[in-house]
Amino acid sequence: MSEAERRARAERLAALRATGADPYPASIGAVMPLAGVRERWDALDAAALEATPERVAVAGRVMAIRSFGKLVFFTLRENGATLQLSFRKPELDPETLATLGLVDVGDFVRSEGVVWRTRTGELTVGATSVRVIAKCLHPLPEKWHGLVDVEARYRQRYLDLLVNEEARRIALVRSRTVTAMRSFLDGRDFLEVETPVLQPLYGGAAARPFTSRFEAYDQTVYLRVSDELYLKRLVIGGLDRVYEIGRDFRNEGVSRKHNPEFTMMECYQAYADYEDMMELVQAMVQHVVAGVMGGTRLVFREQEIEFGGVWPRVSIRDALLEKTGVDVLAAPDFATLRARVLEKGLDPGEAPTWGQLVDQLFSDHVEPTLVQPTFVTNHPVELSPLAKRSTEDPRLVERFELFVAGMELANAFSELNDPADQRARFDEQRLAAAAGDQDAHPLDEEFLLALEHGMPPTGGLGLGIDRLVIVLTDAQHIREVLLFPYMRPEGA
RNA sequence: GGGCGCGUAGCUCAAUUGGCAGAGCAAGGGACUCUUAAUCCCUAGGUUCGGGGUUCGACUCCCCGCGCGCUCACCA
Repeated sequence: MSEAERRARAERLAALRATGADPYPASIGAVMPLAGVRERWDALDAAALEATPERVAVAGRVMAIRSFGKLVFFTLRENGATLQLSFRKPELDPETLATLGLVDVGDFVRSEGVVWRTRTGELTVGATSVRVIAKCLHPLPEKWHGLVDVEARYRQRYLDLLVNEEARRIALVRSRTVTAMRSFLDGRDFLEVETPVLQPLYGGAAARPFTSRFEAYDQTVYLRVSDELYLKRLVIGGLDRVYEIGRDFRNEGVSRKHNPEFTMMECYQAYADYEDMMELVQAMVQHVVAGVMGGTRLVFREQEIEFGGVWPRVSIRDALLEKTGVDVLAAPDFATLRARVLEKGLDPGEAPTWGQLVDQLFSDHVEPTLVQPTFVTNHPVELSPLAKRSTEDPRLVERFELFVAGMELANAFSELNDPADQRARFDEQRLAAAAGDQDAHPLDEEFLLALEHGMPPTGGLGLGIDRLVIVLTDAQHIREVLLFPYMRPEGA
């Protein structure tokens, strides 16, 4: 039983203390990283190591103990690297021998010894000392199967990271993805900024917010659903190229590609339009894929995805015409479009307006088919209240979405900078809200005041980091790429 | 929120129509100076998610609750 095992470990902890040792010391002295030990001695064979014996100090977590009576092996792990320790009991001093008997799998130890190679060729530190530098009071998950239980993996992610190599790999890819993205944007003279998470009014995306209470001011506040309206204020203020990487929060359902809090990269570039953002996002994702994965292609759910070259673009109208046979621009009002959809034997669903019906048709019939990187352009103005109207067709806007693996990865437009048009769009949103659209954008007078001071023509882009990492790691679920996905509390 | 499924030892999993809750790893004791899923012998380990019900008897069947998964809805 675990209680017995915990007690046994606690007793060994007490025994360690009884020897006068501190089982949780603050400082342990210099040690060489295990990867460094490997780097330095891996090329030498047993004879060469014996000819020039060198002492080294190492530290790490004990992942396995194999005892042969007078000879004991530890597998030590530190920062992703492993190294074997050996102890020849007859050669140890009494204190070291006593401490050795009090080490459990999971403990952190520090040892010193001479580097040698066993008969099986394993690089090993022949330890002559051992010191427990942090005690582990629980048994680790089983070494062969690892931790399988999904709930336990998320609730105790540290165990998942410890025993499941895949969890560690995803965490590394995610970190490197963000690093590569930063270096790309920094290289293009973008300035990294931070805007409020806690907002008196939310905006920038069609989404339901989380609400909270600011007690000191006795006011309702919202967790941001997007950074957009604040980043634009910075462009208005002359910070011509800005980006932010941060959490957005949307009070909506969860799915394998939706989590209530997720990480978004948004960037804005003055004197640019959506076509410039197309070039930017393509170069940025290619930079990330090359830097993190090496190369231009990867496999996602058994399909090869090629990130190299120039990505194709298709308008929403053309894509829908191809997949459904319906020309949405030739059906300019809701009733006509709905009739066409029914004629084709398709399900028009519950969509209440022309724009939302277009959106639904796209989600149902086009989105899942966009496996290779593809730009989809020219969205209905109704769905894009912050984007500049197309000069060719006032029903459409200068916007694109990037799809990969059937998922929207990025969204960009030529930003609407005409304050009169922006006010009109907010008014339309207000009507939509009155008609029951819970995701409509609220009117933001302060944002309009900023726009009235003049915003240069600007291209803006938002990219979902979690989704990009899903694609890069071939993850089955967005939770796999989040270190701590939301879990209901146990036994509530 | 709806539907379907799952919850057994610290971990990974068994348990026949409803009939004595088991194994491996981990743990405790012992043997072993080259293992790396070490091996061999012995031992211990359970509120079968929680509560209620049916029954001579419930891990198993029924009801309620909790948690998790899949899926639909909502939603970028």
